[in-house]
Amino acid sequence: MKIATWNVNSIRTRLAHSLQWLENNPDVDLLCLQETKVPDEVFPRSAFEDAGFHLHIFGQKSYNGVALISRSPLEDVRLGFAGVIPPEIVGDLDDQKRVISGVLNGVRIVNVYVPNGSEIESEKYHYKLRWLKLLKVYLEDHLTRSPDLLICGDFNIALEDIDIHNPKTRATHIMSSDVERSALREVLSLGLQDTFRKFAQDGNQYSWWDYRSASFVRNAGWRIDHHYVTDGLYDRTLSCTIDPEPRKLEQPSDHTPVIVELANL
DNA sequence: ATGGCAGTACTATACTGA
Repeated sequence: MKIATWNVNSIRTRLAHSLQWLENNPDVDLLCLQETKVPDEVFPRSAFEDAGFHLHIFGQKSYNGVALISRSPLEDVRLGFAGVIPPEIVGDLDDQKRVISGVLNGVRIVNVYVPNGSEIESEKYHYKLRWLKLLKVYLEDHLTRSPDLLICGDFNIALEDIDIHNPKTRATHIMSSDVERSALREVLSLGLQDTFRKFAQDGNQYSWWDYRSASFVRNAGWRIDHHYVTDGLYDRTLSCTIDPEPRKLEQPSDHTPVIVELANL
């Protein structure tokens, strides 16, 4: 089973890229999208359904938005934190549409778009930290029902210096501060492991490149799009690869897809 | 140190991203 994650930075602008990528990658069973940037009623649903895909979307106007696009039906799809956690605990953390989840082949798959955080100590930064705290509660709830869990998406955090092209300023930079890293590690302490680092110990492999400063051609990137899995799935992980091809196209997303392959039972 | 590039909403420029 192959599961891909891709922040498309607007599904309407990247519709042709997304459809072409799915056509080029027929063995990908599930594509997890982030930053669809569209209300559900305007999502280009039929473009995917006409191509034979099953679709689950959780979006909003202008910002954020996540989607699950699969070749076979998903089970038990949950929208937002409130799909799992009581609303009084969720509070304002579902106002931004950033999490969607379903089950495929017995594996609970969680697709997240973690807040960017803007600047360290800003209001958005503290929202990011609160969001990550609730993410742990949300995952704990899933784990009581599903021992096999995969969480993927745009985490907006580079956990190690090797994940950044230039780590010199990383301590004061959003996405790489110690506090953000600790917040993500606290989530991962539930027993989640990075599938990419099961295979690749070298640097210079990134999933996002800034549109500015010719970052892509200089390979001045960050690895911020991840797949984390529970122990049993980690043993079943056959590969985790970054596909840089869509980033080379005209009018690309600033992120590129990352694909994990799990051995079937 | 600053801005750079892109998408959305809107229709000039602000907000957001990372």
